[in-house]
Parts: sequence; structure tokens; C-alpha cells
Amino acid sequence: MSLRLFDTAARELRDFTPLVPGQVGIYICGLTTQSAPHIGHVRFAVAFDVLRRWLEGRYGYQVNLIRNVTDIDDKILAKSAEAGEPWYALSYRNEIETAKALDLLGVLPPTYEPRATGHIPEMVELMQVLVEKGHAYAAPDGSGDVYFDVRSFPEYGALTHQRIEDMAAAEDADPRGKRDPRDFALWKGRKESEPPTASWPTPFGTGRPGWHLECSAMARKYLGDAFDIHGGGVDLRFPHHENEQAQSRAAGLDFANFWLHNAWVTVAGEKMSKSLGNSLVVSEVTKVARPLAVRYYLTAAHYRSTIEYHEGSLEEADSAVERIDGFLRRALRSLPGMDATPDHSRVPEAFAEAMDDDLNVSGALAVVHETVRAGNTALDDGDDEGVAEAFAHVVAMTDLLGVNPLDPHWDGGSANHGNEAQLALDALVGVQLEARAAARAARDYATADAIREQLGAVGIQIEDTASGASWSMTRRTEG
RNA sequence: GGUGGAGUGGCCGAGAGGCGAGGCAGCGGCCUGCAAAGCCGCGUACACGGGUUCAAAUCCCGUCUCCACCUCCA
Repeated sequence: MSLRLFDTAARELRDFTPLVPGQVGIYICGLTTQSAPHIGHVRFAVAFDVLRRWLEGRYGYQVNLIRNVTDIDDKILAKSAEAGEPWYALSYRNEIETAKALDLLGVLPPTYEPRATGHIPEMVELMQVLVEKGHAYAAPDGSGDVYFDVRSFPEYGALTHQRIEDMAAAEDADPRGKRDPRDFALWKGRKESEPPTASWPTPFGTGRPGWHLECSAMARKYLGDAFDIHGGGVDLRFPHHENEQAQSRAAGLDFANFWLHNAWVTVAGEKMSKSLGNSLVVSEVTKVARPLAVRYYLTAAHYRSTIEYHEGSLEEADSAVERIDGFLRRALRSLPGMDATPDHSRVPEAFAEAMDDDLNVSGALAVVHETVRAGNTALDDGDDEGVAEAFAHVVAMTDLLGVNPLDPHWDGGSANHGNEAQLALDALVGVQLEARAAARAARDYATADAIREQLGAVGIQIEDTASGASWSMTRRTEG
């Protein structure tokens, strides 16, 4: 059994084998830092976080994950001009906001996160090679633009299987400077209206990077001339990824071996628009639903399937997470000596098979829930061995998916131990529980229920078990 | 026009020729003082019309609808 991934270029599943044994180089197109991210924006990061965890946890590969930050582009410049704020201030603010959002959702940090503006020399170098090889040219109109000559490269269109004749022309520059309307900008000459801070001197003139060139240059710098996987959202296939590949291949580099593309989060069947997305920015959504639930929601569907968002989506995810979390907590209470450290080698075969099949997370989660049920049954039967096994399996599986409720990252989530406030609270609630137990023993149910209601009113939920009552903080979804 | 994708039970969401993934919600039961949690049971779903086949949600033909990209949008 080995990992199979759907390669956009080949349009089929291919067995994944690293170019260099034991090591995997991945380049992911990150976000353009023009706004705070909504849940749709961060899906790609969650999707590739699952891939990364699987490659590391299951196969033991050393993953070199590069996720770029496009910190300058037309929209950033336009927005900053509108707001009367320097473009780099706006860009940096959103970069920090994005990093925060991804961390909140348990996305492991990439190996490195290069910014486009920090790699101008690498871009210039690539441009020079392309010009020398006859695949790029400086616009003859004195604009300072440098274009890629699509007609010079027969392979153009290979990634998205399109013929040049069928493509509409790019509109990001004056077409009069182009040899073919489909030629795209590698470099954009500075315009009078643009701030001086948004331009860099090059042999081709002062200007700023075209959108596509940064990725070719940075992937090459950090991953080499050939690397394993290039990922991003489906919308990036064309023109962005097609152009990236064209630039790199035309320059004589092998570039990406696999192309992976994730689908959207949709609302009422449509791509999340700015207006709809506003209420769904990660920082807002995680105030209503706990981050683990949001992460679960984003993780649960196959990465190539759209996820439909609707009122209640997050609550549903929260309930599903609660079910897993509940089992883990009960198991731990039942067998306090168990080691909660994930042992990734302990996953059911069915789980591994699903994951190896192009990261079929839905199938993998089905195994998680089946294991939870088996674990709950073992708990009811007093089958310690069964409990321990289910516990280890669930911890390992959820950890590989980035939704392990016991991961300290989610703190407070379930492992109600640790900080002093928790200990104090535990003692206080303990007193209440004792009073309630006494009332129950005396068959004074009115008092017992009153205590339960009081605690419930402040978000503390009581569960009576064979070994006495236990408590937990209720989820935050009602807020 | 070109390219890619989708239509599955109340909702979300897998699967992909024969045994109804899984979750959420709902109903019934067990347990419980009552709850909560858990467990057990309950759904005859695969856009439409033909066809192939012993057997089709899954294959073939046709139709309809929707979405995305070709606009620096994950």
C-alpha cells in the first residue's frame, strides 16, 4: 500500500514517490495579504496540513514545506491607496492576521514562509535566463514591463490542457506592448501613480514583480530545480500555475512533479464572496465555535470536494468533535494511567487505506467514529483492553488529521488540568458536586437538580457516571 | 466559445457494477430519580430519460440544472 495522489496535470491518480528518498519538497501558494482571511481562504492551508501530517506521521518523510506570502500586488496597492496607508503596512498587518488564524486552526507552521518582495534578485535572475533563451522580452513601448512569450513555448497550456487559441487575453497590461495578447507579465514597470516604495531597480528597469514569477523563483531557491508537490486552490490552476510552470520549464527547470488543487468553501452553492465572507473571517468564527470545531469542519470533506457552508455547519462539526472528545475524556477517567501521546504507528488499516487513497479524509473519519463507538462500548463493558486500544487509535488518527482534542494546542478544550485557575475551578465545582451527591443520597432531587441547573447556567455541564459525577465546560457555540 | 468540476436520504458528506461509509438532526428503546452522555434499533437516497447487464447510484447514450477558471480571487 502506498500513497496515491491526484495530479492535476496528469488528470489522474499517481503513486507518490519522493524525488529524493525520504524527503519531500512541497510548495504551496499562500495568501495574498490584502485582507483578513475568512474560512474559505484558509481551507488550502488545512488541506495541505493534513497532507503534511500524513507524509511525516505515516511515512516518516522529512517535509520541506514552503508557503509563500504574496505581499505585493495590484489589489494591495489599490486598497492601501484608498485607505491612505502604506501598502507594506496593510500587507504586513494582514500577514500577521493570517498567521494567527492558521495557528488558531492548528495548521503547523511551514518550514519557511518567503515573501515575494524579499526575492527580487532571484526573479531577475530567472528573467534573464528566459530572455536569453528567447522566451521573454522587454516591452518595446518603454513601459518597463517584461513579458513571457507564450508562442515561444510549445508546452504552454499543458497543465490545464488548453490551447493558446482558445484562451482569452490577459488584461493586466497594455496589450500594445505584447507580441501576443496571451503573453503575461513577468515584471511590471513602475507607473507614476504607484508609490516609490513599491518598486525595485533591475536591469530591465524599475518596477515590481508580476504575480507568477515570485513562485517560480522562490520554489527554485528553497526546493531546487525539481520538487515533489505544488499545491494551491483550484482557481490558481490558470493562469497562475500554468504560467509558473511555463516560466520554470522554459528556463530549463523540471519544476513540480505533482500538482494538487483544493476546492472551495461555498455558500448556497457559490464561491464565498467578499460580502458573505465578512462574517466568516476566522477571527470572528472562532469566537462562536471553538477553533477545534472549525478545524474539523474544514478538514472533514475531501480536499477536492467543495464544502458547503450553511447556518449550523459549525455547530454540527462541534457535535461531532464533542463525540470524539467525550470518548477520550471518559476513557482517560476510566484508565487514568494511559499515555495520551500520539503514536502515529497505531492506526487501523482501514484508516491508512483511506488516507493513502488521495487523502480520503471522509473515509478516514468514518473509521475514527467507528473506533469511538467501539471504545464507548468497551467502556460500558468494562473492557479495559478494548478501551486502551480504541483510545490509542483515536488519538493517533485524530492527531494525523490535526483534530486531536487532547492536543495541548487546543488547551482548555478537554484536558481540564494544568493551570491554577483550572485547579481552583475544579475544587469549587467539586464542592458543589459533593453537595449534590449528598442531596441525591437523601433523595432530595429538588436540591440536586437546582445545583445542576446553577452550574449549567454558568456553562458547566454535569454528567453522572458509575464512578460519580464529572463536569466539563459546555461548548461555546451558543454565543 | 475553451477548460475543469458537480447533482446522493431532513442537512453535511463518502463511495463507485451486487452486501445502504460516517457525522448532524429526528423517532423508538435500554440505562438514569430525572437529565446528560453512551449503547441498540429505525431511513428503502443517489438530477431526468433511455440502454447494457442475472444485477447500475456506480458502465454507455442523450437531456436538464448548477458551479468554477479563462478578470492578480484559496
